[in-house]
Amino acid sequence: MHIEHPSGSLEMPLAVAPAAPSITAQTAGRIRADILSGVWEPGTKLKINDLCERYDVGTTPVREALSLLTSDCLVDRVDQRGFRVAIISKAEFSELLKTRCWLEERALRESIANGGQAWEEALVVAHHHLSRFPRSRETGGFDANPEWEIRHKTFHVALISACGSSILLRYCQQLYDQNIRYRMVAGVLAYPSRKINDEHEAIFAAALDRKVDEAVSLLITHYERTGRFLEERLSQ
Amino acid sequence: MHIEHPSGSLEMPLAVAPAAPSITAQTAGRIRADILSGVWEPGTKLKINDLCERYDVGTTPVREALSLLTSDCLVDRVDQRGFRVAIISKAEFSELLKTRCWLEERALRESIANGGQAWEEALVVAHHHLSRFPRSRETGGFDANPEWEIRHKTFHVALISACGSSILLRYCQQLYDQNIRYRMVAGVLAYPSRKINDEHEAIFAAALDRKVDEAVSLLITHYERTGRFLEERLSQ
DNA sequence: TCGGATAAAAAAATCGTTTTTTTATAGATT
DNA sequence: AATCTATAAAAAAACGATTTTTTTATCCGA
Repeated sequence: MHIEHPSGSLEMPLAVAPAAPSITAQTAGRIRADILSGVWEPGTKLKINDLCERYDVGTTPVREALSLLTSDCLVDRVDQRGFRVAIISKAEFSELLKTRCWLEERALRESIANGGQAWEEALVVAHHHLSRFPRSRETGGFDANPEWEIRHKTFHVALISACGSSILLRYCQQLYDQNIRYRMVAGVLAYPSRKINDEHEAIFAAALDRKVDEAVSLLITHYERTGRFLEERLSQ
Repeated sequence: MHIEHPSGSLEMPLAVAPAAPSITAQTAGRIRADILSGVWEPGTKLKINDLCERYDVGTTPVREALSLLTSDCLVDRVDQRGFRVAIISKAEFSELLKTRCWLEERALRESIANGGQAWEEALVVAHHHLSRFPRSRETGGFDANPEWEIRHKTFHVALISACGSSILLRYCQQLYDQNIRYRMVAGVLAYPSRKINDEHEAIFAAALDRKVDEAVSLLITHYERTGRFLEERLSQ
């Protein structure tokens, strides 16, 4: 016989195990952040011992972390010759840009078609958070603001979050992260920020109005414009 | 001053290092194969010690291999609780199928648009290799033929290989591999094999004739038909 | 002086062991 | 009788040392 749990609500909130992040996971996160933020330039050799020292952990977590990052294409591995930060090039960037447009177009179309109230609300919030936030910490010179990065990504993910495929969503995020690297390396410190905000605004509005073709067109143009801006600044 | 290398041609062929596969890489390959071929069913706990014993290697390569496979979504990891073979479900399958159709449609369109002579030739060879090969080793009962698997994948990859994005190509292969798992688990031992061959034939012909819309339509139908066939056999 | 072999150094890869966390079991308490 | 707690066993995670491989430096002979 089945006995109903008398008062399950109190102990249910943590239903799915929290599981303390392992040193491996922490280290992977730190290395990832350092690669994305440009601490290590593309091509840099990632020597196990150096990393052990820098992050104050053993070899196992470091190797595991690097293996993890390999599959995100942030780290390249050659058997017996160790790891290095994945290199970048103009050619690879245009491939990235192209692929991103393909995948995000599909994702946005589906998202607009399927998105319900929760999607709309998340999008509104994400846009709000992004729109009223400085691109850089205004301390005389330009200083990339990590918080802006987060909000920017959140907004773009929110747009496509209702696409109905967690697989596609994950791919889009991988490609987004790759794009960040190019921003950093190219030293794109400031797009004309008013234009960027206007573009976000327009995409946002079109998506909420369910104007699919318009939203897609705006998004693609947005990516291509910022992409070209970035491409010009890449040396090789 | 820069001295031109006198006769570089002879020593150049192996320009990019061969690099002996590490135990890690080998182990990853073996585990991958075992997961794809259904040796381990979805959800199976992958205990480090057991794997060390089975593959006769230490803990480091095993953990690294599992980390690698995690990013291909063949293995799930929960911090502090180890690894297990990624679970599968009807819901996830339909998401996979959907996503596969999206990505492959784009890839095929681009491939047909960009494919040159080398693409055509590779495709012709791949189709030839596949078409005249038994789906199963005919030993009375059905016996999945690993060689057929390889040729089948090669054919489908060849179709989209000229899409112009190694990123997209990689994603499509990841999803293809995922699909194999469902075939194995569902025990789909034989599609009506004449139909399958006819479908391949039709896709092949349309692609070579550069009939883009027709080829795409045939490919998608092919995926959806075999997908539905498979879906019916999935229990949950 | 250049090329090629050899030796030394560095780094990657691997292993065996220790530490930490989780899971299972049994006993105690209401 | 059921739940909670304490304990023991198992497994994962991490470490540090060892082995193997690659890279760099050095020497010798043509």
